[in-house]
Amino acid sequence: MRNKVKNIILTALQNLQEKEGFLPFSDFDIKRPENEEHGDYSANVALKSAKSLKQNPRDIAETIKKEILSIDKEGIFEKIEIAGAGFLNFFLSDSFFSKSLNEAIEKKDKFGSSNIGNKKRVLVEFISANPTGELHLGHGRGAFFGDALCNILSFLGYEVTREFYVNDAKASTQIQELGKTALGKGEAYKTEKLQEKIEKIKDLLKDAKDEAEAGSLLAKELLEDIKDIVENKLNIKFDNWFSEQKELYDTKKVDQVYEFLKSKGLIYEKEGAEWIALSRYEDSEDRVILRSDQKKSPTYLLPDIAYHKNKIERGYDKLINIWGADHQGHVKSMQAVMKIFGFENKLDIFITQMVSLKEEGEKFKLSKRKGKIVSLKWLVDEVGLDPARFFYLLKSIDTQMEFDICLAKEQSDKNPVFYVQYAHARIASIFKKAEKEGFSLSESLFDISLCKKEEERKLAFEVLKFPEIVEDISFLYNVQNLAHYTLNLAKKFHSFYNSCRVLGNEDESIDKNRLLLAKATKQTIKNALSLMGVSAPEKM
RNA sequence: GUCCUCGUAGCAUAGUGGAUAAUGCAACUGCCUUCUAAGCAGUAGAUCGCAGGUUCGAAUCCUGCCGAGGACGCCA
Repeated sequence: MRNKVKNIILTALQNLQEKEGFLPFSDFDIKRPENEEHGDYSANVALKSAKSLKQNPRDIAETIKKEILSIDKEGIFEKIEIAGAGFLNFFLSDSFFSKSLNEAIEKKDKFGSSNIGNKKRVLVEFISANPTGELHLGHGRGAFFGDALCNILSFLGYEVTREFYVNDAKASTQIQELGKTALGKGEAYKTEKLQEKIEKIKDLLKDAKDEAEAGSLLAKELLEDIKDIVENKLNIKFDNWFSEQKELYDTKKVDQVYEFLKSKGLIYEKEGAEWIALSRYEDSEDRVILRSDQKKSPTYLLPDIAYHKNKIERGYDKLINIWGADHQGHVKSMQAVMKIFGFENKLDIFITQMVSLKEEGEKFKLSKRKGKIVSLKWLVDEVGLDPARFFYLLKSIDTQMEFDICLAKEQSDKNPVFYVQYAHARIASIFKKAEKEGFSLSESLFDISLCKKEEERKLAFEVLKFPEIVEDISFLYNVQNLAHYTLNLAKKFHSFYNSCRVLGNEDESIDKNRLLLAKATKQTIKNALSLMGVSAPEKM
């Protein structure tokens, strides 16, 4: 709906340019004003163009308004007003409105989807927790954000691959440290749970020829747990579990990328180690890629470079990495690496901020290496998957969220997800009744002019906002807007429900019209929740 | 010390430079013999951390300060 409005404005601007050499801004916003007196949509194109055109914005708006009305053959607009400093306020016609809602009903579970992604291939790397422990509350941010983002991008016609990078390289310090712990020679990553795992595979460990192999065995065991939780508890299905050891070391890709960088003259020796000159590519400093130890073992960076080179070689149009806050220092380095390969602007990196814990008024920091750890599994078991997902998805990933363990249970009872799900269940119940009474909606069409109550129109308009929300997220990555949208939609529905009787009106055409509106609402809630990985129950 | 993110009502959070700052929880007042009260209607509650600047217009952009968290390893 918004795109139609935008297109007609753009056409009008183009006409004006051809006719009168009028050159307004084509970069403007179309918004839904909060105040309904300001129309269904408003555009600030005249305000934006005022400066370059050196004209009064209201005069510009007047010119644009005339042109739009003259080309509006479809009758999209009821009227266009000029208000304030020079806003163009658009009021949609009933026929356009009704037509849009009928299209929405027609599309069913495809309502909101589109092909703007044009089958572009996107690789999204997320969670990528180290196989040295459990998933904790902090991982939940990247997990749910990443999963919902992938769903949305697929919905819009992108070809999305979900990938989990497994840092299981035997050459890495963390696997060797893990191995030491496994063989009783160290304390790293030691927890009760790890101790159980070591006990479980003690026969295998006996045959391990060194720490690296012991670590690798234990990591494999831990990864199985992580996989199980991700797939079965969090309900996230990855396309690839990309093993650093198998895909990068065993295939010699790490060696190859080292040779490649060396041939480019980017590697030099200093203090017994080998460095890569990333500062030439706008990183803040050069980084070590081979340590000064006897084996000249690689740091995390070298395989990571090989990994990103591999991603590029797999032919993706866009790469998205979702990392925890502790990786923020790594962002510049990775972007520098992309420049070396000539793929700048193809990689977007999102940093999820920390989750802090509030318990009896005190704050605990969540860190992988120290302090109190609360596992994600615990949370999901405690509050349920739907409330957990909704709770995380309501918040933008770059605010540090505070989590109150004591309120975890309470959070689950008061979780806004139920407000949304309840709306869906209520509609389902109306349809059960309608079915009993023998209503048939086949060949019925929604007609907004039959909506005499304000609540009906507001609900219909909110439903039609859904495709706009989803489309915006694919550009702005503000996934939290989807959760907030479902709340708004549910609010409009509950309000409608209380003021408008759906069944049993004197005039049966009102019943049918309201049933159609309810049907569109139900489908929209279901589609939106499904993108978030949240269920839409038929009854509660 | 340098760099990154954040600071919005009692709490948790929305808010693509636009019009009267929004939602949930908590508080207060009403509303169930009719489709689910896990709901609705209403009231109260915000110097958008502080101070400057840019702009026709700033919660939003810039600078400085204060506060919170994170990163500054040859850990990943």
